Parts: sequence; structure tokens; C-alpha cells
Amino acid sequence: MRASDEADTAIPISAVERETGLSKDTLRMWERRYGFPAPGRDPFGDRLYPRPQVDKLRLIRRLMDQGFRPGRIIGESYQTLVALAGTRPAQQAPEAQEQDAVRELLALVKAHRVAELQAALQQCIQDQGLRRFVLDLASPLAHAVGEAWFHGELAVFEEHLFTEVVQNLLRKWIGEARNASGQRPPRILLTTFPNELHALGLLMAEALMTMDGAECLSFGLQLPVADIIQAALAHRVDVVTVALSPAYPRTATNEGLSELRGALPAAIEVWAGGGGVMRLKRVPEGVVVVSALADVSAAIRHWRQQPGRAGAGPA
Amino acid sequence: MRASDEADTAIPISAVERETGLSKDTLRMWERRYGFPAPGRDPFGDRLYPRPQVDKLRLIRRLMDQGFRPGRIIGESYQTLVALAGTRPAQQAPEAQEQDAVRELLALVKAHRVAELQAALQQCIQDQGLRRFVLDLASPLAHAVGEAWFHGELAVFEEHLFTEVVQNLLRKWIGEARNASGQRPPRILLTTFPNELHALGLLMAEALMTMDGAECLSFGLQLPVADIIQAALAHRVDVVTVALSPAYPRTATNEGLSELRGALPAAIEVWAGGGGVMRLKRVPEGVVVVSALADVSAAIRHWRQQPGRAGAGPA
DNA sequence: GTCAACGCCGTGTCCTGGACAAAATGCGAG
DNA sequence: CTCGCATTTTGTCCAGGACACGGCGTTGAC
Repeated sequence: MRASDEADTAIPISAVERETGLSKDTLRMWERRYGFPAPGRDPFGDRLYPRPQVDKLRLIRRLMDQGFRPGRIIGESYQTLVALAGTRPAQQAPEAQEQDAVRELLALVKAHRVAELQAALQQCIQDQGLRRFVLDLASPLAHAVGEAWFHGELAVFEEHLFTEVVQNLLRKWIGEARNASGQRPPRILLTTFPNELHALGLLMAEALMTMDGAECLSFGLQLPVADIIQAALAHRVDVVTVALSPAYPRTATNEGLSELRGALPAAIEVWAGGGGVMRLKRVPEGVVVVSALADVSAAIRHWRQQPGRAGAGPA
Repeated sequence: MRASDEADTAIPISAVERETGLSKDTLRMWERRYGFPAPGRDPFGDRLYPRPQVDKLRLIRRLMDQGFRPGRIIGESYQTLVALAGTRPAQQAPEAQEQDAVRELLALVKAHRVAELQAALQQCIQDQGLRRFVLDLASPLAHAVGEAWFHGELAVFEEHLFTEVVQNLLRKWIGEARNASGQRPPRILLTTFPNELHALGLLMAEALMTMDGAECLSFGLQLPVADIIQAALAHRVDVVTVALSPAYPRTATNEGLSELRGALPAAIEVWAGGGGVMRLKRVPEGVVVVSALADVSAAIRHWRQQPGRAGAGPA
């Protein structure tokens, strides 16, 4: 069964492209330049990648999202790379109290206790309200899940399921909050750029904005810049908010924000939030950075305090 | 401004790949073989596709989904192709009644009347119940929106907003239905393959399954095959359901389904649904095709009638 | 006459190897 | 220490060739 063993773990280039997110061109280029990956060949000369190489490729891909460059790390052993992934930025010292709750919930995610996870989160919302839930629990938990996934402690499917559960809760309670509170300006458009898939950040922002009485219009994920502009004009919004995850390429971020700012009338503000903006050295002129979810309220308050804007009445 | 006009409508090959779903290789091959598309070149020799050619490519892609072969239609004029696309398979003669409702709602989408659209849909769910809402209204409406977008009558952002509104409603009412009805087997895993983004189909299936008392575990979009397998085993599901949109590449569909079926134990059924499966001439052995949303109930009933399966008790 | 097997054609993906733009980095000057 | 410029790094694009795979029509056998 030796041969079948090899066949089982032999992966064609198209599948590797799907699994790693690295284009066929890039895979072939790395092979040419760095000598890795070094796939075998099937009888027709097509590349066949062994499973371990694909694993290493995936790891490299992850490290690149953290800022490493391929040429620097591609020669290192798998072990070294894993160790490299383990060194955390260690920028925040979270408070012990909430950290406990987060750890507990993270354990539920790992143990596949979906129903319990859902119930616990639901309970939290009812106890603390949507705002505190998002700020104190959902946001740190989402970070923790991301970290755990990155360190291989959490499978992809567990992260997907977590996202789905939180998404359901957030959408439900945003609906409630919208009905409960009187909507008033600003009217805010929310979305992300194409290829930007982090749904939770967007929903959490929407939740907080809705709690502050703003009128949110979420267009979901991946709205091309040209369409954001059309939508902002058609729906006469006051603010366009774009959520950016850390993994989103910096150049695309800057390009998109510049284009947005340039094409929209000055009366419409452009807000950028999420982990992706903190990495930027400079944001385009006239774009407001909302660096953390906790700053959303302040941003809205600030908008309302600008002269010529009725805080309560309709436009 | 002539030059800038050209620059505005000049589209690089990577963007065309994204917009049409045709791979770069295929685009270059068609150019070599059929003489179409015939893109211009930028100063560096890179292809620049004029907007009209991209529109025609998208149309061709769409016609291929209906069964046409590229070599046969690629030489026809844009007009001819539009006419060809206009002739619908005419397999269903929709009832005038519901067709009216759909048209009315479509008008709301086009007019940006979000609040009214939301209210109208909400009303429908409450009047007719979730099942009828999905089958009679949401599904045809989603198709109508897709059609309208395809024919350029609807902007991308309008489609996004529509998706978001329906998604909110469906998630909310799925939650209600889950709480209301006693959950019993089968336990069903739902997801889509990577790069498959049609969220509504998945949610509509989940809604119907939940209404039938099944226990749904949705993992959201884009779960890689390897992770689907892990998830199915970890959560001990009875059925794995994969939603496939018509735009999803055929080869990838077949590959993914085969891999799933092969890796999962025989006791776990694999169901494939959505517009993507109807285009397939043959599905891999052992995969159950649920060709339309209306067939979901029958599929579940059939599963429960198999010998050795307690319809009510826990496994 | 019916059905199966075979072979052709249309089609998409993969290959090699070369070129170059754009981003990231590092160096030096102010 | 900061800014600007040169250099390296990196990914995408190009051309043209090859070939596997699936559908369809034709042929041959029963």
C-alpha cells in the first residue's frame, strides 16, 4: 500500500491553490526561486504536492499575514516556523476578570459545545446589554478565537461555527435595538472592501452604532469602491464606514480609502475601523480613523456636535 | 477626455477573471482559439479589456451555465446572445399571484425603499409562516434579483442590501423556529465550498430544514473540504449538505463532492443542492441531489423512513 | 432494430521560462 | 531623527506548447 499512501497525500496544484490561497503562478515562482515547495510529478509531468509541504505553505501564508516576507522564512524548518508563530506581539495586558469569561467560552468552542456556547452568550447579552456584550465579551473573544486558530489550537470549522453563532446573536439583537431606540442621524453606511471577509467586526460596529441611536445601513461584505460611492449617494448617508481586517493588503486599503474620499462629497464623512487601519502609517487626508470599537460612541458624539447638525430631528 | 474615457473602461485580466469567473488561462486560450475576446494592450504589453467585451464575456459565462458551449456562441453578436439569454428554459410557469408580489418587492429594491421592503417581507413571514415565505417569496425573489442584476437593471449595492435584509429576517426566524419546534434527527451540517459566496441559498435551506424539525448546524460559507470532513465527524452529524450556486465551476463541484463522499463514512449522507447541481450531468456515486428547495422536506422525510432510524428519539 | 463500444473533437488546465511593475527595505543626506 | 532615493524582493503577466477529460456521433455486434 506504499503507492496508495503516496497517492493519498499527493495534492494537485489547483487544490494547493485553494487550500493555501497562493496562486499557481506564485507556487511555481517560489519553486523556481527558492527551491520550495519541491513537489513530485505525476506520470504526465503535473506537480503533486506532498501533504507536509502544503502544511508548511499554509503556515508561511499565515506568517505573511503577520508581516513576514516569504524570502526570509521559506528556508526555515517547519518547527522553526511554528515557534515563530508562537511569539505574540504581547501588546495588551487584558484584565483578569473578563479574561476568565473569555477563556471559559473559548473552551466551549474547542469542545464543540455549540448549544451551551449559544446559551452562555445569549445570557450575557441579556444581563449586560448589547453594548457591554460587544465591547467586553464578543470582541475579545473574537480575538482570542483568531489567535487560537492561528496557533493551531482551533480547527477552521470551529472558527466558522463560532462566527456563525455570534453572527446570529448580533443580527437578532441589532434588530431589537433598532426597533427599540428612535433612529436619528447620522445615517451610516457600513461595508468592507472586496476580498475582505471578516464579518464579525462589521456586525460589532453596527451593533454599537445602533445602540447609539444612529441609523445603520449595512451592505454586508465585499462591496467594490465604485458601488460604495453609488450607494452612499443613492441612500443619502452622512457617514461611510469601512471595516478593515489586519490581513487586508495595505496598499489596497490606502487606495480604496483615497478613492472613496476623493469621489464622495465633503459633506459625507469616511470612517475606517478595524485592525487593518492600525497598521497604516498614514491614512488618506480627510479619513477618520476609529481605531477601536470603544471609540465608536465618541465618533458619533463628535459628529453630532459639529455645528449645523440637528442631533435629534430628521434631516 | 477621450484618453481618460478609454482608461476608465480598460480592465486588466485579473479584474476580468474576478468579474466573469473565467480563469486567466481560459481567457488567453479563447483569444488564441476563437479570436475573442480581443483586448487592447497597455504600454507594457498587458491585456486591457474594453468594458463591452467584458459584458459579453459575462453573458457567455451565463449562457454556458445554461448548457451552451463556448465555441458555438462566442462568435455571435452581443444582441443575439441577449436574445438567447432571454429565452428561458420555460420549465416553470410561475403563478400570476405570487409573481405579482415578487414584482412589487423587486420594485422596492430598485427604489431603495429599504424600510418598506423589510416591513413587507416581515409581514409576509408572519402571515404565511417561514416555510411558505421561503418557497413562494424569498426564493423566487432572490432569483428575480439575480436576473435583474444580470440584465443591468440593478446595481451591485442594491443586490447587496437586499441580501442583507433577507439574511437578517431569515436568521431571526430560523432562531424562532429552532426554539419552537422540538429538534430531532437528522442532524444536518450545512456549508458551501470555498469561493462560493451565495449566502441566501444556504440560509433558505437551513430555514426549511429547521421547519421540518431537523437539527441544523450551519458553518456559514466557504468551508474547505478537509474541514467539512473534520466537522462532520466531530459533531457526529447524520447529513452533510453543500449548497452550490450555478456560477460555481463544474469541475470543482465534482471534485469536492467526490472527495467528501469518499472520506466520510457511509452512514453519513451527502446532500448537494442549489442551482449548481442541476447543471451537472452526473454527480458522484452516493451523493443525494436535492434539486430544488421544495424537495428538502421530502428528502428529510425519506431519511427518517429509512430502517433503523428512530424518527423521534435521540441517537 | 437496439444497444454498447469506440474514437474524434472541443475544451480547459497545466507546463516552461522569460520579463517587468510595484512594493518593501535599507541606505545616506539633511 | 526623518525624509527621499536606490536596490532588492516579490508577484503577476506573457507566449506557445501539450495533453487529459468529457460529450457526441458513428460504427459494429448481437
